[in-house]
Amino acid sequence: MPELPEVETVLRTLEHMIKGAEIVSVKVIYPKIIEGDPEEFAENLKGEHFNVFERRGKYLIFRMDHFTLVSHLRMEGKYYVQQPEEPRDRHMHVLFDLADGRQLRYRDTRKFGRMFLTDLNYDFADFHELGPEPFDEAFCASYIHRFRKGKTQPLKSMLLDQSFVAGIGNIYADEILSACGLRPGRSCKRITKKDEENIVTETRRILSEAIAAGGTTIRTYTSSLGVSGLFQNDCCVHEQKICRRCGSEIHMKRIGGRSSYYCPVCQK
DNA sequence: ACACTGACCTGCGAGC
DNA sequence: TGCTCGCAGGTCAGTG
Repeated sequence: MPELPEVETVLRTLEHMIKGAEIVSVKVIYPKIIEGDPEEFAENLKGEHFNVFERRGKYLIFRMDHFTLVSHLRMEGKYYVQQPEEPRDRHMHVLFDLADGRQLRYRDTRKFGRMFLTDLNYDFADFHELGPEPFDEAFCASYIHRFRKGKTQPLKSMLLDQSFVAGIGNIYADEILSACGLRPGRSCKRITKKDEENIVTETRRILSEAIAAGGTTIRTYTSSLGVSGLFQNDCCVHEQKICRRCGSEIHMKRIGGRSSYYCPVCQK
């Protein structure tokens, strides 16, 4: 599912494909994708250009001329840049006709994704109480120490909490905890200063490797291909049977309502 | 304040 | 074969 690295890849691919493009009209087929009035959304985007491409957590941010377009892919949201006459299936929910004749299409089988317009200069720093970006220096061991103070929740839940750090989802949370040798169910109360440091380093290492891997797909895009980013193919624990490090059987447990994979030998 | 649960959706695979 | 059921996952509202 799109997490920070995938969202970053989608953003850079779209920047490559549609930067500067003008919207001539918008068709909203499934209105619930749009927060607020879908007709106003479509009307406000007429004549707007895709000028600047930004990301905050898992949110895609497009600075236009008079508005900022914000899009969250949730689980299965994807963008396609196609010709209007190309066939489209029943999961294409929002269509943006571009002045150059192409069509930007938003596809989402489960209709979980959301998009909306806000002010052109909207500041996303404290948007939705999002925590720091993982690569921001504010995300550090002492920050983790302050954040977890008085809390008892499992480490897995803490990593998934977007107000703790922005952009981590279920897959990378499992991978980060695997790299740190910490079980997902371990209480955030019971970790050391060294663990806090490891969480910071491993989060950055895993996310940046994933971004680097996803970035390579930008060069091989085709206009009809869904812009969805690269999903992790080589996870150490998530949805794995055998631990890559020690060969033990990977366990799965539901933590905070999420399936969580871990190695009972490598992770304590 | 914190922690957990269910709703939102659809497709898919397991089990009967 | 054909049905039902449970699961997948990000976010938020609701509950304890």
